[in-house]
Amino acid sequence: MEKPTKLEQQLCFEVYKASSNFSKMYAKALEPFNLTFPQYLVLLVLWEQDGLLTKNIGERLGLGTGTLNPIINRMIEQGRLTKQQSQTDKRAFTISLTDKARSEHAGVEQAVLEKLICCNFMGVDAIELMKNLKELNASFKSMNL
Amino acid sequence: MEKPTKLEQQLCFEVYKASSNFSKMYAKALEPFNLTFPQYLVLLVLWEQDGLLTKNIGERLGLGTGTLNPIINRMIEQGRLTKQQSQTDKRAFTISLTDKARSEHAGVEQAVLEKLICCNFMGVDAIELMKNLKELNASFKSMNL
DNA sequence: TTAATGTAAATCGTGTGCGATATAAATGAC
DNA sequence: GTCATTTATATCGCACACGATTTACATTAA
Repeated sequence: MEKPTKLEQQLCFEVYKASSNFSKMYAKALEPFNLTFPQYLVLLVLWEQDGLLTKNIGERLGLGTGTLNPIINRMIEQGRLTKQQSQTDKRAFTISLTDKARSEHAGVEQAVLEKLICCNFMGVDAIELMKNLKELNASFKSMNL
Repeated sequence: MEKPTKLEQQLCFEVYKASSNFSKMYAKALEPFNLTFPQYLVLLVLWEQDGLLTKNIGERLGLGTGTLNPIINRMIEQGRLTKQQSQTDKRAFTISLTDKARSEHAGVEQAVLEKLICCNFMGVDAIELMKNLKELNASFKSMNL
């Protein structure tokens, strides 16, 4: 790692901007569905495996209860999620997709995919970038900050 | 770009996590100074060139007035910044560092640098990653979403 | 069994981040 | 010079994001 000096040279800033850019792009793609980017992430997790505990979703997304709980509550109000107290552990709550959320799966994925294709990231080696980012995130995970 | 399917495969999610990880890491390094990561970004800009207009700082960081103004106001309350109405353009305000903010420059940089060195990102090619991220961000800039 | 410890959610306070709107000042067209 | 448009900042409402605390329940140990 180089010694960071100016703003342009800082890795953290490039990551920060990239995250903000992605967030805005996804916001546009998801707007017709009345979905935010973090809400979409919750759906991605549940589309992959339904009926998870709040804790599981949080682990998957790297979000704490203070962030995730309001998001889930809003999605319940939207009629996308339901919450059921677990029988085996009364502290835990199972989060499930409603029919509405299940049925819009294909449409939302399609809209996001279209936006991605439309953008097309000229000259960006996405595979290489993914590889480096996964290494970076693994590094973060393996250190006790 | 590959067709994105599962959460792990999505570039946006890796970027999202990396940004969150960096933000937490910087938060720890900056905590002794009572600084947040975005506040640190404002300082980086002004340490490089003092006496900029709000607009210039926003352009540099990619932040709008709705985000930047509260940050600047908090930093004025902290005694780090001052705001002066421009003589040439009475709409514009010049943001300047106080002596306090100027004098803590070295200490803050040192604390951040130590944290970065301490982390050391095993196996991550930071140069390559920076290059790819800059290309990605340039792609975002050049498209009208 | 009870007491200590640990865990799952909920809640709270602070600080972004953004789009939309408001206001004042500068600029340009006529 | 007047008026419409543009520009710089301010404000507002909504939605994260996180650490800290609280509450309810579970688990373990004495």
